[in-house]
Amino acid sequence: MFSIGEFASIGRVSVRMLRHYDEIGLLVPARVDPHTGYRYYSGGQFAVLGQILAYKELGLRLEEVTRVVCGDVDGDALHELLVRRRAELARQLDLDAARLRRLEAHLRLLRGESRMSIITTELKGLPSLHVARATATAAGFGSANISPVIGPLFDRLHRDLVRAGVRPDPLALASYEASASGDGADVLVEAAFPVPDDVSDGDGFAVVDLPAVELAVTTIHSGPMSTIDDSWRELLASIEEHGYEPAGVCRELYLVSKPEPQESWVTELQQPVSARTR
Amino acid sequence: MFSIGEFASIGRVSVRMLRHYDEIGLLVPARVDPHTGYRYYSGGQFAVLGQILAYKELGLRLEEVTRVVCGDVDGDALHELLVRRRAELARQLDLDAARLRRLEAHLRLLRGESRMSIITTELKGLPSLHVARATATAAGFGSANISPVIGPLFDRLHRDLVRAGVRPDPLALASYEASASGDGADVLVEAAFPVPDDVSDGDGFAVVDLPAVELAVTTIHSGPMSTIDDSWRELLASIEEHGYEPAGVCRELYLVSKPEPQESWVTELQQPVSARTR
DNA sequence: TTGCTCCTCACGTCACGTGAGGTGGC
DNA sequence: TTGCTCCTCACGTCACGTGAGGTGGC
Repeated sequence: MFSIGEFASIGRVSVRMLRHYDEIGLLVPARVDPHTGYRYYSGGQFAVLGQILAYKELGLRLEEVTRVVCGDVDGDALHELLVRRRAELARQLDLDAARLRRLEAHLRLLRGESRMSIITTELKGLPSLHVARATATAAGFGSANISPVIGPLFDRLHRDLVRAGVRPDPLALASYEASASGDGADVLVEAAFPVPDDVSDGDGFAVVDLPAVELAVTTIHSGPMSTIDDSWRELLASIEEHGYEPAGVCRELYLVSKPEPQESWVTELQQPVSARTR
Repeated sequence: MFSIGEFASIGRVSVRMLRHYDEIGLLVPARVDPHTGYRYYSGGQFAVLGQILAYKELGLRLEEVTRVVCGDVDGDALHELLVRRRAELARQLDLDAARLRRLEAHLRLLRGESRMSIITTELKGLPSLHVARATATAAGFGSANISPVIGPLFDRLHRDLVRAGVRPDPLALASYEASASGDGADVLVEAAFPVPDDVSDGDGFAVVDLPAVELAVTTIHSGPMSTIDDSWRELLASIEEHGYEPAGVCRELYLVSKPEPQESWVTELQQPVSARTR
């Protein structure tokens, strides 16, 4: 028989741990003095402690360890438990490896130039959206080409929606894509407003579901459209630096826009990406 | 101005998160209605939210994120924070990779034969010990060779200690090493008892500090010495299977022994190891 | 009598999720 | 009046660490 202090020191665990394991029924002392409440452990319990620590080290939760050690799971169930844990661990490893790569990319950027804005880039999924959409064509990328097209396009779309009795969302969405049809430089411009589910095509607009995007790099641009090209350039540089590549049509989500002056506009730039395969 | 619900849904976070961030001073709403307590966020706060999520994703704690986002840390301090975080992450990755390897080795063993005892093997460090020691030589490894030597050796050592006025620990330690001097098969056998720090060499024993071991694989053997060879074989197989190799003298720590009958003895087998370099 | 070991609460950790119970504007 | 959104507590999570305050045997 070992007192809790002896058992803990030989077993290289803390006394508190043993008390905790007693409390949750994972490792109950072989004998508890009914008068003093002192816990006494048998030599054979070192083997049980060893099992517990081994399973715990593999990352099982104590409740799972309890079931395994008490023999409540047979070989197959144990196998399944460990296979599940392996999958979890593998996923965790992948995520952490990606995190580490991003962290290192970030440190490289910190040591280099533009230190402030780049940090705000984020990696996330984008939900699908039910929108009313209108399209036009611009002569190229860049706000100089886009602005004269997208502004009137939004105004017209908004007017058409109101005329059709639709109350559009205050959010607005624009997307840009190199045109496949026209000559090389043309850009297909789309303006869209999220609308309720029951709205369908109308005069001057089509209603579509924009599909969700699994992975996109995004950043927030605060201020007028005249400086948004800089934000786009930073976003694309960040994508490059972090080991991704653009995979889909880029979008601008206007979080704060029309009634306000352009100085207080807030826009989220969204670029779908995939991991770079090289 | 955005209500908390709008801000949460556009920012793709939960309302509860925003309330929490308000509570800890990480992201305080631009305006709080003094009458209703309603929180309102400005468009500009999307950029702050983006920063927060980006740093959080790298694994910083919210308290650290708060300091960074509030501008309480300059570029150098931020750099240091991220470097520290990188070290943590790298360590975590190493540990998890090792865990995954052990998990897979364990699954291989589960699919194979001996399923029960092998699981109890554990990887841990061993502390240094202050012991009184006596030595002898056996004709080879295996309990058939060792038992006739180690038994009397312990008895004699115990007697010599008592005679010298030392009250030895109930624990006993044995170690075995192929002898460098005699002919090839000889084994150097050491018996030792932990003793108080102030004890020094005496008649029939030497007092030494056994050094700590950084990494060892251990297992618990319950029962008589006649079956301990099986446990050693399993332990060595497990070492092999898990990608380690023996690196040092193996030891047996007798947790329960002498006054009891051998059937209830409990022994920890300890084999120092290092990662296999192949 | 002084240490030593043991005991039982009970709070704190970290970043929220999840009700419970209630209120104000359309 | 019925929904809807918002509010403020407050408990639960996971595996213990860390006191606080007290007791029994050498």
